[in-house]
Amino acid sequence: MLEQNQIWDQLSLDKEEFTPKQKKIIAAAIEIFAEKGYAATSTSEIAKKAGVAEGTIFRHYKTKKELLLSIVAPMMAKMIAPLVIKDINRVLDKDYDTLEDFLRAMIKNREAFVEKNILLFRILVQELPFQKELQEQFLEHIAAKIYIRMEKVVMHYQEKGEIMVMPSKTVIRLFLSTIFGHLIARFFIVSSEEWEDEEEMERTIQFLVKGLSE
Amino acid sequence: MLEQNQIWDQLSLDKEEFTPKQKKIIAAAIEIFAEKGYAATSTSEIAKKAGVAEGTIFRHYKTKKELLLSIVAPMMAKMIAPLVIKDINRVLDKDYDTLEDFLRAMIKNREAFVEKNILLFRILVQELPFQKELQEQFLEHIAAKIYIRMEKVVMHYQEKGEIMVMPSKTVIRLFLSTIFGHLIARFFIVSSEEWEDEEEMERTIQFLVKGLSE
Amino acid sequence: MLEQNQIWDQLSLDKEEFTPKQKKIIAAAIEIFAEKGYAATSTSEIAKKAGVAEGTIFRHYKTKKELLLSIVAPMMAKMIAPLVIKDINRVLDKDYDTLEDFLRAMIKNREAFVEKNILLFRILVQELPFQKELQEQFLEHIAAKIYIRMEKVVMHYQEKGEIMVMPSKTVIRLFLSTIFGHLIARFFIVSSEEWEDEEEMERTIQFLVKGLSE
Amino acid sequence: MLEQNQIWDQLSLDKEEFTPKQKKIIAAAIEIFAEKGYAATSTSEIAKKAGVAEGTIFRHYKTKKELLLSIVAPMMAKMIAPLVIKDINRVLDKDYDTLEDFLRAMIKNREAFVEKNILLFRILVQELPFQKELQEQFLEHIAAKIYIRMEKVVMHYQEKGEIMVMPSKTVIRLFLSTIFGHLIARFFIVSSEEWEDEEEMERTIQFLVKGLSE
DNA sequence: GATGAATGAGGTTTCATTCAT
DNA sequence: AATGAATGAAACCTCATTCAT
Repeated sequence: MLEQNQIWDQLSLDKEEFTPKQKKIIAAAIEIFAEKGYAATSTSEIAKKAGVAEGTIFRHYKTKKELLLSIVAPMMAKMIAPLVIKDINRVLDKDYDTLEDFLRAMIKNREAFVEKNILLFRILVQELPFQKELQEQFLEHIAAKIYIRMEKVVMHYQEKGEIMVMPSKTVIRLFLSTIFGHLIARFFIVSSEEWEDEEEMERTIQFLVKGLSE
Repeated sequence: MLEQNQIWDQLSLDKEEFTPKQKKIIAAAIEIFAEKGYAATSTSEIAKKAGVAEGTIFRHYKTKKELLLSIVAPMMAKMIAPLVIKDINRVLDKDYDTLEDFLRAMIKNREAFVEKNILLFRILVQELPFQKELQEQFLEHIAAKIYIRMEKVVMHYQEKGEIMVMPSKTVIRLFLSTIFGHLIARFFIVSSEEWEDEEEMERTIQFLVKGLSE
Repeated sequence: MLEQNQIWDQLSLDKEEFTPKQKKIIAAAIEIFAEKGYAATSTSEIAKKAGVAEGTIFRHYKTKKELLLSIVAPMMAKMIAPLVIKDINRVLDKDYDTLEDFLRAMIKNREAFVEKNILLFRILVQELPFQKELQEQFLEHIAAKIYIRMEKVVMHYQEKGEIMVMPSKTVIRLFLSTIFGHLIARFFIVSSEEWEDEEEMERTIQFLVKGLSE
Repeated sequence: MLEQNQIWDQLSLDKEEFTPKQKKIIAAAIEIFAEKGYAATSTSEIAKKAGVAEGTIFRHYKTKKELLLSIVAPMMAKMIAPLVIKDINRVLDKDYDTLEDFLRAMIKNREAFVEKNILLFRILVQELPFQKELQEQFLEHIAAKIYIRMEKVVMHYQEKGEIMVMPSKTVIRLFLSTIFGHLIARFFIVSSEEWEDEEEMERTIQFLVKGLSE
């Protein structure tokens, strides 16, 4: 079973809002959804794992889908947290002299986040293609915001001459697919014993810095 | 409905082996699996779309899962086709002078392949996390073979000084995630009107070449 | 929502006996039972409409059926009120010279009663076929009493030569179905704008008087 | 269990259209719906009584409500059969000299019909207040047609001086409530041993003839 | 090879009722 | 008196699969 404290802290949900049984339901649902996928998970299975009557699930969530969304939606909000810095320009000027420094901070931070939320991350990635509600939320609230913020960052480093002249859309795509590839290899493919974390991260950063340079 | 000829050609299945009803079943299954996912698709839905009685599906496939596998498995084989060249060394020596040429040929080829098989590609990517049988097949027959072949390629260009010294695993990871990111952006995210194919491909190639160079 | 005073007055229930929440429960139950029928009404729906917790209903009524009976039973008692006159013979001699006068008074009185209790009347009529308890109550306490009283009335007017010689059972049946038909047309079928109350009532009375006359 | 032949004949349904199991389902549903009401009847109960798996019901009817409607709707059509005579005027001229003859024929015919379909009649009467679909069908296809035909009949006998001058709506209402009252007393209230059929019918006819006369 | 009726296990959801607070 | 979380039985319905034709 999940160490539950983690979930509530990460999703910054007010722990008090949930009854103990509800917390068990959420924890159980996360584990099974991640393992089998939403459609292949039965509510009776969740109830059993949570040690709860099946009816109890439906006291708290009108439908099975509502349970899924209540779990995944807050996760999406948290994903863009590091980009919701109020004045990202100032941060860029002061905190990160070079693109390399910025990338290193970014990757470390997101890697830590995903590490603490692997299961939620899995569910999000796996269900995004099927759940219209998630897609809408993702496009409206997440993708748009990420894009606006990253465009600023890209232009900032293009002005400084660290990123070659190229449409920022393309830069963002190349950047995101490299990061995603890194995270997916790290958490879903390569077994953790084989993975040399520091070295791989440095190589990924070097690859990005060189690939994007003029 | 799919233009069906395509499927049989691409999967190099002997068209004669299938009854007309069976072909309709396969075509229908591909479309619905891709749209809703395997677990959320019912056999009755497939039967209806195929214009076939429910029982007919089970004449040809013992179970629903067998139907899925019979669709996805040949797809996996085809995916590695360009790497199953008998003597890849010779090809490298003669055909592609530079890494850039090799990458260009490779990406164009795979892009064409995925374009003709988007639906099958979707199903593969979406079901891989859930279907043990697919994972096994993928690891044993696909991933391993790809890895062996690509390692040769990587070492070949490392010797030529076009790729920096780095574990080939890492090179392959960086390479694949860039290509995958390219394909996913191309086929699943960016609307086809907005996508400037030639330019994006060139930028992706430049990014790879520079990122991997010494 | 019902104007609640009406209910308590009509049913001559001691208003003081009920807590405010209980009154809301009764009012809500009447409305929903009348609209959807007892079996298709859920206690949670009643609770929501009453603005009360689900448990509260079961503080006051052991079961859902007890709630129904507590609502409909007093209604039945009230229905026969005008016939529970202690010495109906005296009344007949003095108050109503002719059958016509008697019928007119009777119909006006019952029409007014039903008008003030349409919802309760609906529930009674709709549930009578299904609730054994109601049927028993109805047969023992209502039907029997009505019959005994009406038999006296019928014989009274037969002696006066205003009703033809015929078994009183048949007279009562013809009389009741005419009245019921009148009430049902008035309250359930014909829209109130189209209904010419005075005229229809007179025609119904004429029909009865003539139909029953020698 | 119902004698099944009756149902199919009465509803003039093509017996061949139904599988044996489906016929059992319909017969079982009719009995239980009539006894307990639609809402209080469970599909599992119907399945058990029909000797059929529960799933079988839903192969033939998408929902429980569809089962209900498929049973009651044809019944409504049959109810107005005797009025759907192509040229009702001719029939009136030739066949029935007096109102009394007409009424006698009519009542006997409908009594026979209801007798053969008591259960269906019960279901119809009991569910009409709750099922919007039934109400719509009833108003559009039944009530309107009945009204049009009966108006002709009423005017016919008014011209012959056998019915007093009065809005035909009112005549029809008085007529229908008397007939309904007769049928309900006959089939739902008075036990069959006590009911003197011929006599009661004659009295009802006399009552109507006199009540409606000038 | 093809059908489609039939199945029964299991799916999601509803519901009357209980009980600790 | 009132709450509302919790229950578990049962509701309606879906589904993969079987089988006689």
